[in-house]
Amino acid sequence: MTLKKSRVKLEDIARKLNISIATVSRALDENPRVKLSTRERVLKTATAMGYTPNQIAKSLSSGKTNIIGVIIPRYDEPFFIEVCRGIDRYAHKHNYKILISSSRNSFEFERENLISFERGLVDGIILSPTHETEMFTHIKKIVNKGIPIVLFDNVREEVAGADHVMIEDDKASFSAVEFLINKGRKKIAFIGGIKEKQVFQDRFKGYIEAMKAHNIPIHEELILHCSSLDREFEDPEIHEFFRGMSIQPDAVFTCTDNYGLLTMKTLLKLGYKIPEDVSVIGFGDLGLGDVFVPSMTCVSQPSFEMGQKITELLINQLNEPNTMKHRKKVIKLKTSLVLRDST
Amino acid sequence: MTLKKSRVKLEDIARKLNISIATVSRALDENPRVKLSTRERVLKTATAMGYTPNQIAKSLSSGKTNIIGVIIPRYDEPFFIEVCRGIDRYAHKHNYKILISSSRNSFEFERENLISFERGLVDGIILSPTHETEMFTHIKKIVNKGIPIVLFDNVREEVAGADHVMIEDDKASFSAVEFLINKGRKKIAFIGGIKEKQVFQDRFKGYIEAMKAHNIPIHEELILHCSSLDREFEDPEIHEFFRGMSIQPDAVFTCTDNYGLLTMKTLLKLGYKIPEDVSVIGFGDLGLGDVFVPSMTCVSQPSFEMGQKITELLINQLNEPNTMKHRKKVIKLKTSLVLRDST
DNA sequence: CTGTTAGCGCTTTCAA
DNA sequence: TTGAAAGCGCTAACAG
Repeated sequence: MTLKKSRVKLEDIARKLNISIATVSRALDENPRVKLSTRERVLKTATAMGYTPNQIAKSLSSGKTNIIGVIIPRYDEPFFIEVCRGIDRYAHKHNYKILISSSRNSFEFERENLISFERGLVDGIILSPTHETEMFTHIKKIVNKGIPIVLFDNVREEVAGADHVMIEDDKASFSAVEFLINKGRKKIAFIGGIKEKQVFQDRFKGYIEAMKAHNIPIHEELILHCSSLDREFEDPEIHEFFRGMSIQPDAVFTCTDNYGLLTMKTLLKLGYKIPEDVSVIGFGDLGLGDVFVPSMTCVSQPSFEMGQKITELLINQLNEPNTMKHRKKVIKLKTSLVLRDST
Repeated sequence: MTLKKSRVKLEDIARKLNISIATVSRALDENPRVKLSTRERVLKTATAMGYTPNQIAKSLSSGKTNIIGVIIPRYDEPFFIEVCRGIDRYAHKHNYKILISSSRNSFEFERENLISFERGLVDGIILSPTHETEMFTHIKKIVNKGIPIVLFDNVREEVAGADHVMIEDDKASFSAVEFLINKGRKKIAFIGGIKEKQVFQDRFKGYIEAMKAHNIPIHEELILHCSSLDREFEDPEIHEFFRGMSIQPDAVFTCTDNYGLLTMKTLLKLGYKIPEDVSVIGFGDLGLGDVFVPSMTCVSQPSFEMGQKITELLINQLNEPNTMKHRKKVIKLKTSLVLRDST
């Protein structure tokens, strides 16, 4: 029995050609310091023998793996998928592969993943912290070790030395709410997510500020911070919220596409007409805007572009002549409002 | 300036403790052959010195990376995401990480990815071929090299030595159509995807067989094979299909959730009542069933479980005492029909 | 129980 | 333009 597959390696080529391993290595590398004729002989022989370079050996020797580690809170959220697509696209162009891990919304998994990425498998790390993440020591440790890292989305604390990319959440919701106000709406409800997430806090802030800026009274009764993380398509919380309301809202600003959709379903069920009686705005614009009838106006975030930007920053760090005193960059991406039938 | 970070390695610990590298290695491995007191000293020192094992060196030396490479046609299809979640869950339990690449529905990218996975970075491969994939030589090459691989979903040709996992597409659509027939529907339309995809062919086959089995006449006019791959939320093809129809269908069996949704939107727009005038069934049940009003009856495929099963097979291959004459396993998973308001 | 040593396959000085 | 040789950090066989 043959021991596994004994792959052909540089040595085999070298021996067959009666030259040194070093020369073969150089030839395969298109190194100009090797005679053209030699290079050609090597290339031909390598192909003929079915040579495949060993990535691991290369990495050990060169100190580079060309892999970027990505940690996201979950796989099945359209936002993260879009960001990952953007990351992958940019990374691929620059000859990096990506290794995605989910922290499953758990701080412990996040830490575990980070530790595993510290083991030299990846050249750099992209991380979107979970809502549970309150301590940033695990991240700082990475930074201190000099491992390039870029954070995105839900970043609560600024970590010195770590770039981070986010969207202008507060401005986005400010504009969206202002848009409703300018349409003459006054009893504007707010539906956000768990308060632990910085993004929801920021979106809430934008809502409040817009209302205040236009002197619209704020009713506690019209504000809901959903506690569910999961993107369910039935949410009793939202249903209860509207059913038990003594004020009739004439608009609802929601903090995710899904909340927007659930809101529309609930309101229709309660007899409201959209957009005649009430306008609804979603947040994200990740494909759900056109599913429903009426179609839903959404704050659109540039998720794919975000992924690309993140990766650009990371690759910059990777190429940087190890300036340990790397100045942290915080990038905020702009959003836009995509108008549809729900407003 | 310090040259990058000089990570502490086994040698450093060994020197500090005046013992050999091998002992340190064993101690860290919890190898019982090392004295307890030594092990403890090593562990303590390792922690104190901030030792982190080098995964790459480990892999080169051991010949294992504990990484599974996954190639899917695209990132942003709920089906693939669910499968990947299943893969990840199972892999994680068995101490493997997964490296996902998208072939972007292109045969060339698929090949490129496969070649890159041949370079020893991954211990095994999971692949869902694109619709463009007609030649399987690139896959056979992997098999011949003895690299463990499992195929899933869109497999047209049986590759000797490669397990593959799929769902019972034909049976699934047979049952779904039969369900409609038993409800008294007779003018049952079919909406499928591009014919290049084996899954769509199989689903079509099930439709035809069910109709024949019940002696229902088949009208060419009621059959559409969509040419769009993309999951758009407006599809002129489907709209045209129903608008130009001379027969009024009383049911529509569609081959994806999205086609189902588009069908419902179109039919409602054309004045049909669902389910009174016409029943609609989607395929996949990947979260869209409950979005719309009315909710959509769907064929439900066990995507997450599929991912787990796939990985189970792969890990079996990985652990197998290199039986080159590995008998190919073809696993077909059962589906079910989830009844909702559209039927 | 511990140490010595020979790799794993490739890159990269330094010499020739 | 090419070769010899020293690693990269770890594992594992063998010896003691």
